[in-house]
Amino acid sequence: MSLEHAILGFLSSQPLSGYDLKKIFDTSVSHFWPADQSQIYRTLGRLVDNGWAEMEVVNQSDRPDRKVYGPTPAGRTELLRWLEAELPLAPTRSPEMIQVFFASRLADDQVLAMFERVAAQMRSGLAAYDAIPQDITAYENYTHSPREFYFWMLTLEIGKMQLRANLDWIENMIQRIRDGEVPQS
Amino acid sequence: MSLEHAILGFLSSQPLSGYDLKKIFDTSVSHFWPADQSQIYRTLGRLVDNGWAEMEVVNQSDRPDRKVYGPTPAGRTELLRWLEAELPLAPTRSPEMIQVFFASRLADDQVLAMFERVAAQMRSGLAAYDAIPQDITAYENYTHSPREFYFWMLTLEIGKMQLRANLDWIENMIQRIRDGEVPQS
DNA sequence: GCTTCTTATAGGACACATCCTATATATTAC
DNA sequence: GTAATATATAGGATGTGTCCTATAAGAAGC
Repeated sequence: MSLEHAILGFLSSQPLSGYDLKKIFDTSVSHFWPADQSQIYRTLGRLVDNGWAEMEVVNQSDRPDRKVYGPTPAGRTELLRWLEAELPLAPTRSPEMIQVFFASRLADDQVLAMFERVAAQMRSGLAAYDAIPQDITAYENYTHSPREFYFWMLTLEIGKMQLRANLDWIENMIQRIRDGEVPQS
Repeated sequence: MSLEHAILGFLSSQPLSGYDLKKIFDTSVSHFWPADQSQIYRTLGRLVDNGWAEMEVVNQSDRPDRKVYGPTPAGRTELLRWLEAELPLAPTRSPEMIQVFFASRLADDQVLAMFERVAAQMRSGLAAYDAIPQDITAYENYTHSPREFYFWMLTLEIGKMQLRANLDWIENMIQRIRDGEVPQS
């Protein structure tokens, strides 16, 4: 399971609590693997059950106690195994593509509105990517080596490139509709 | 829910059974919305419960009886509403990106192997797209107008373009690793 | 004659993810 | 003073999708 291994990946750099992990997920991998807080805690429990992680309670006087997790040797081995494993390619589910598929039921101006709506979503997505700092100093709490940081930035790069490609395609489609290239019946 | 509306979309062209729908899904939208047989039957039941579809039993002498479904007026209205609706952008989950994110744990030759493995998967994916006939005569049982067919082919086009873009990016990455551009520590 | 395939429908069990809520304490804002 | 926010963990209910199995009968292969 991917979430298990993503968590193992983070734990392999430093010991972390569920609360820490939620913050880290939201600031790093959420664009290709969002994680629910509740699910993170449950998955941490499962990692311990599997023997892949161990937990230590850290007492705090002014705040609730933390449960800090770290990988066991078996967990580190499992992470490396998974990183090299061939993944059964995950089906991409895109409700927007269903809208495109059945767009023939709509009139051209409605189709145009649909594409422009999606294009606007994508443009704001691109803007969100551009707002992410690309400078290693902004991530000093989370990343521990230039190599780690390099692959992190790669995932941003590919995410941006995919969005860019889709947006280009949609803008091209909008032009095609305006040019009357779409059959009417 | 997307599957409900995809089924409604197909029913809006012609009355269909669950068995028909499974075959149609597998030959048309499965690359962006795969559907389990069991789930199709359950969803058809829900469509009837919602008042969006109605069912008619068609007796057959030599084979099991068919339950053929068609949209109600409310179902047609709902389909059009949904086609124009703004969708809460679905989170893209990509386990491969998790592998990239934590690739710093591997040595360069292992990272290279990982990327080449993914590239090979993508090339066979592209080949699969190319094997799909782009000719309307191949789909006469499923598609009913040039306009319908046009949007169908668009979904293939964008699927192919996305794969192509990802493959280009990965091939570029492979070169970067070979050129020693990736930090070692 | 036996097995397998095709047509046809459907439920049980399970996995994974999301949403909402509960609990507890300290700080900060108005 | 009161409300909201931050730190910290976790369970219940629900939604969505997958896997496996059951049922039933004719057709096709060996």
